[in-house]
Amino acid sequence: MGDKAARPGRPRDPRADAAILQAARDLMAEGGLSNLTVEGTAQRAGVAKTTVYRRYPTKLTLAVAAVAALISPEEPYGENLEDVVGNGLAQFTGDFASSDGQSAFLSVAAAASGDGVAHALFTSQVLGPIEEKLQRSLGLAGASASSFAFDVLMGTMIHRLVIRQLPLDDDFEGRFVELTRFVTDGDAP
Amino acid sequence: MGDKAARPGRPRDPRADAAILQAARDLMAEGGLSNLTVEGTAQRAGVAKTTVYRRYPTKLTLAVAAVAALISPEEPYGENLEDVVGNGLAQFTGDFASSDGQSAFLSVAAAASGDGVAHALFTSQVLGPIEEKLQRSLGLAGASASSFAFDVLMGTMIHRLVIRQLPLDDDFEGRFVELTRFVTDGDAP
Amino acid sequence: MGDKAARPGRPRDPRADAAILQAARDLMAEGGLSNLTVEGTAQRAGVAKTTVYRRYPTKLTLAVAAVAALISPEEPYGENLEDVVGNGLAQFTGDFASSDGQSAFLSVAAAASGDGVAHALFTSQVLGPIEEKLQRSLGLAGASASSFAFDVLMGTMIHRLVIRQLPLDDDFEGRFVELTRFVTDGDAP
Amino acid sequence: MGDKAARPGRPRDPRADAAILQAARDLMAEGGLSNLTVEGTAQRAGVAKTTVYRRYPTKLTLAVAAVAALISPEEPYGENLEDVVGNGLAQFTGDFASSDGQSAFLSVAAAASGDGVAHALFTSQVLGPIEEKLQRSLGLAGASASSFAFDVLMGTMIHRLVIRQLPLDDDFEGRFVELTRFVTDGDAP
DNA sequence: AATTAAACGAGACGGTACGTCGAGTCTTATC
DNA sequence: GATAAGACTCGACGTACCGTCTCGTTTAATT
Repeated sequence: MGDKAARPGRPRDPRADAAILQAARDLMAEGGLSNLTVEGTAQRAGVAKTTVYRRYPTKLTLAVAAVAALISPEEPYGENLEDVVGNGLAQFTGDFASSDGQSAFLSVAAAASGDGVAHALFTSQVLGPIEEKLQRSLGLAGASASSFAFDVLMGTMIHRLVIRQLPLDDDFEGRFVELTRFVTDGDAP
Repeated sequence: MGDKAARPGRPRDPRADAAILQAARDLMAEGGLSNLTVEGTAQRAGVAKTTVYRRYPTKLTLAVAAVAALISPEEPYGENLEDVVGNGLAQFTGDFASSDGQSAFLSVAAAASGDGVAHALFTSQVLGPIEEKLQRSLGLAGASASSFAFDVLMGTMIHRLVIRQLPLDDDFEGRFVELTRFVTDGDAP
Repeated sequence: MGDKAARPGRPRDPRADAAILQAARDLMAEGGLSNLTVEGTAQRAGVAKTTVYRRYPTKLTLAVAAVAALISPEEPYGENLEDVVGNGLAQFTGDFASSDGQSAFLSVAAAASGDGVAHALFTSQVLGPIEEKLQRSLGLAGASASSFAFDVLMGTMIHRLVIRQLPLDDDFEGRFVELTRFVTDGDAP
Repeated sequence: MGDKAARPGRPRDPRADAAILQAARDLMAEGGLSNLTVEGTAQRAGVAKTTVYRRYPTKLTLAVAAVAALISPEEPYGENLEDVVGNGLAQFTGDFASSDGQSAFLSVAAAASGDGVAHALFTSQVLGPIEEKLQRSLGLAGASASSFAFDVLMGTMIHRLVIRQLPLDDDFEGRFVELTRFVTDGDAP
């Protein structure tokens, strides 16, 4: 029989789950990790602090969940590599390189890097989905990316768009397409 | 002419300058940004807190200086691209991807990304020197890197070694050499 | 009815209440207002600083409470006016005109005089109890004091014993008895 | 002969003397002792901090001088006791019981009470002149005040006007005249 | 005229405390 | 047992003054 073991006591309020995640996501989007506080999340979600801590034992785990929730669900689209890459860059920029510079992705990646549990969570809940999305995107153009290619493509975007905060212009996009072609084993001629 | 304008007032104690920077560098190396506190820096440097704040108006500016001081002064060396890249990767790993995962570079990059002043400082005092070092290294092998190449090479290292914290093995190194060759306009045959 | 409204949330620890007040009282007695620090109070009370600030939003409010706690609970006693006044003077001297000159009463009165909230607190928690005590004392000798008399008697003690720091001798005591007789509407012959 | 010993070196700038005292006086009048800072005084006087400290080795000594400078030079006047007392009360109120409550007199008296040197200074430079002024005033009405009377009259004013901050009304003034008559050995019938 | 001694402006320095913020834990009563 | 409410410990933040110190620069009186 399923896992609806009907644990004793009052069941968790699913509305709280949603409200907390939404609040955390919003705070993160507004001002990065430093703008995300457990207290603030609880207040904005209309929930007690305990209720947050029951779900996320640590600020960092909450932050990882919030970043994961920041990944836009829309798939890149397009038929040739140019379009696919263009759409992918645009979505990455929109999700993680907000104009005010406060990058949720980067600060959480940094914080998680010093905490084994959080790093594992970050890898599975943030990096994993991003890699899958990348894979599906490239698939549209008949290419596929190795683990190394993932490092190259993600790293380049991060360094350019988040760390250096330089704009996403045509020149960069063009070179990025070439880079993608080089690093993936596409069957394009 | 000459910039010895001899500003009025008691001059700053250069020993304090050095002690503060050293203390901050050490704290950073020991436990990352979260281990770096203004209070702790002052104490370890044997200096009053105000003396730190006079030089670094904010914890973040101190952190940027500390990261800049973390860049190892030794130049990569070697004659062919394989050696140069190998040494460069090793130095980057030693400087910024310490075994305990607490990456000073990444957390400071993240924190600085949300603060205009700090971001400018980070760019000039950390990214600048790294880029110059990279340039000199590649020069040994007769190559040179564009701004885009800098994004690609730095980003790849960061994503692989710091964000994903995967090890620096021969396979990665080999691919990285190829990547470098592709992205730089070297005159190697 | 009853004020056991049972406010939600964890109730305040009454031991902390007592420990804080005691610590503040002691620090005040040892070295006056300048020896009273919120930090020191917390430490001596074995309590976090925030726990102090939750009860006393400002150093000044803490100081007022400490001075109020300095008022000795013993009533003056005696049957004729000479004895009552003598005992009253002795108690005032013991409470507020300590030998080292650091008058907690005066410095808090001064500090509170520039802060509306603190002044109100000082009036109700320090001046009020002193006036009541004076009233009860005089009652023993069949006299009672007007508001003006309170000003005269308290003021004289303060100026002589605290501001000028002159000793409490027989001559002063004798004149003070006469003054009390003049300024109160006793029925003593 | 004379004390114009003409010490060697550059003589003190008398304009600095005046500017410092004036600045301190103003700061004191604006917000009491807590508004008086050596740094602020120096700045407002257009003078270096050293220049202040050369004259007043301690904030407290500066404060005493500032309070002394607050005593209005105008003599009370009048022919009968009512007028003399009325004018005296008005001047005391104007000098020391400013409407915003920050009593320079009281806070300095309090601070000086814990510091032997400052207390002596306060006695000679503040209390002395006030007592002399009182004496001259009463002399106009053919009365004279003992040391005890000084305690009574000053103390009453302080407690009423400064500590309790109650207003100076006709009732109080009337009673104060009677009190003065009682406590002085005037030759009025 | 050169020298000497102190005043002066400017600002660094060590120290101490302030009041605030946030993390994560604990304690109540209520649902 | 989940929840709301809020107290609690701990550690750090950035700020404000104090009183001391070290510079380089004036300004007299003395040699």
